[in-house]
Amino acid sequence: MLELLNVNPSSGEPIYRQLHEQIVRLIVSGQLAEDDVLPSVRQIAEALAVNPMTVSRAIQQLVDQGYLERRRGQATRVAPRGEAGATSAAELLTPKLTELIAEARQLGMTHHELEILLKKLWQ
Amino acid sequence: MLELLNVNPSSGEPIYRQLHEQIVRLIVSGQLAEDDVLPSVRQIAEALAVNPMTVSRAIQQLVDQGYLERRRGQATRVAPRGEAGATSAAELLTPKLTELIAEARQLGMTHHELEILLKKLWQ
Amino acid sequence: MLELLNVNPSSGEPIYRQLHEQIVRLIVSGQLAEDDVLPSVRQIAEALAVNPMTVSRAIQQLVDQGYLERRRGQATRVAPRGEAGATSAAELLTPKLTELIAEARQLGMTHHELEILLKKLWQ
Amino acid sequence: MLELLNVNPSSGEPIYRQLHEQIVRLIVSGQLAEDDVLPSVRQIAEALAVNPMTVSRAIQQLVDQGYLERRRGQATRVAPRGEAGATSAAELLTPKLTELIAEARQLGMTHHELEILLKKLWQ
DNA sequence: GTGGTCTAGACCACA
DNA sequence: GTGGTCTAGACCACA
Repeated sequence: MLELLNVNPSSGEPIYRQLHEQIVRLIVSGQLAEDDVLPSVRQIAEALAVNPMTVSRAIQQLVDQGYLERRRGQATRVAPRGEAGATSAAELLTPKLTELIAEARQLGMTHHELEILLKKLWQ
Repeated sequence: MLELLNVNPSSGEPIYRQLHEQIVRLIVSGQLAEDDVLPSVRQIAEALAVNPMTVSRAIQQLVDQGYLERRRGQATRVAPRGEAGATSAAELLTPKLTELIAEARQLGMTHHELEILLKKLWQ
Repeated sequence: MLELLNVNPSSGEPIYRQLHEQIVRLIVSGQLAEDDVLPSVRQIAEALAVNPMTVSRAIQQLVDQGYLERRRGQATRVAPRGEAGATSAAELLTPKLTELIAEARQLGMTHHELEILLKKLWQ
Repeated sequence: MLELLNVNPSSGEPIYRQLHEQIVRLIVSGQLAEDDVLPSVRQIAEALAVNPMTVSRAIQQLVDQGYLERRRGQATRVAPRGEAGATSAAELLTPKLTELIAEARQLGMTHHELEILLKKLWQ
């Protein structure tokens, strides 16, 4: 699972937030399933060459948001997500896409033009 | 023109960057045309209730990037953009859309699913 | 007796302390009487699916506090509690209730309001 | 407002959580009202003789939970709480009181006995 | 000035 | 072994 994580320390995006977003995507896409265990904070930190506290911060937020679950003395694992609570990929993408659409409109683009651009960039 | 600008101080996005992006969009969409003059830094700052230094920073960047032009003793105005140099709406949107596509893929979405979501959110 | 114990590994409360508190309550309420024997550490650990060291720690504390008694070669049993030494339910609850009262006061609640809430939650 | 905060570093309760709870109580009880500004992280840290990061952590959580609001470059302030979103003192106290009631019952106490104890401890 | 991020290093509770 | 807490200190973005 460590191979699925990677981090760019010189991006403007804080490392802890990069990690947070990546792990959310792994969970929402099902690459990390309910009850799968995560490597320990120290292992992740070593693999990514960042400070353990930075990793811990990302994971703490995921626990607070109900994505992960810590049981005492055991590895952190993916929390069960009731049907209701589960976030879909579309839901996760909605805020960013909504904003992008607002910008496209301010730029005077039509729905069709944006579709064309999407097709082109999707490759 | 001041009515076209607005700023959300509690958004995560820095205010100077919100301003910068908005003005770029006004220019690219043609709502601000070549030679149109901008209100003074002080006027903008007052209208938006933000720090003049913040406005100044946004405008300075726009000047550096060739969107705006200062002639001595005169108001800042929209710079002429040769056909070649002009940025299109599509070009402007490309970086954000590229990133969004990368995320959609990490989430396991198909091109078609993203198109559907786009259509739905466009309304 | 094992059926009376249960433990929540994802609660914030350490497992050994959950166990400790439960056993104390069983003794104070009389569900465990003087001279009743406890299952072995290993049996308890297996029944609750927790680490034997964790069980051991809880029991050791109870022995230290005089609730339990080990006689050599025999099972751990509930210690005799002289009338004087016996803890009452009210005594046991006092620290937590005192703290809760302090919080209620900081929140501006009156004695009457807290009584109402107590009645409601008691059902 | 700094006089209203105090912290016990040798309590078992983590400092950042002590601070978090205190500020919540100040908000719920109305001692801190909507739009009131908090002292800066550095000021609080100095007044309480703790590390600024510890203060920051408490405040960050309050922001995440919607109690506080940060606007860029300005002081942190109490967020507006829509009628719906506002937490009452009773709501805030409910989880702890519910647990205490469960314990009282396990101890064989009656509602009346608990009321008596409450009255006595309230003084 | 404000807050945000990150690191290194220490110490502790828990299982 | 695991994670949680705290500190000191550095550096940066923002207004």
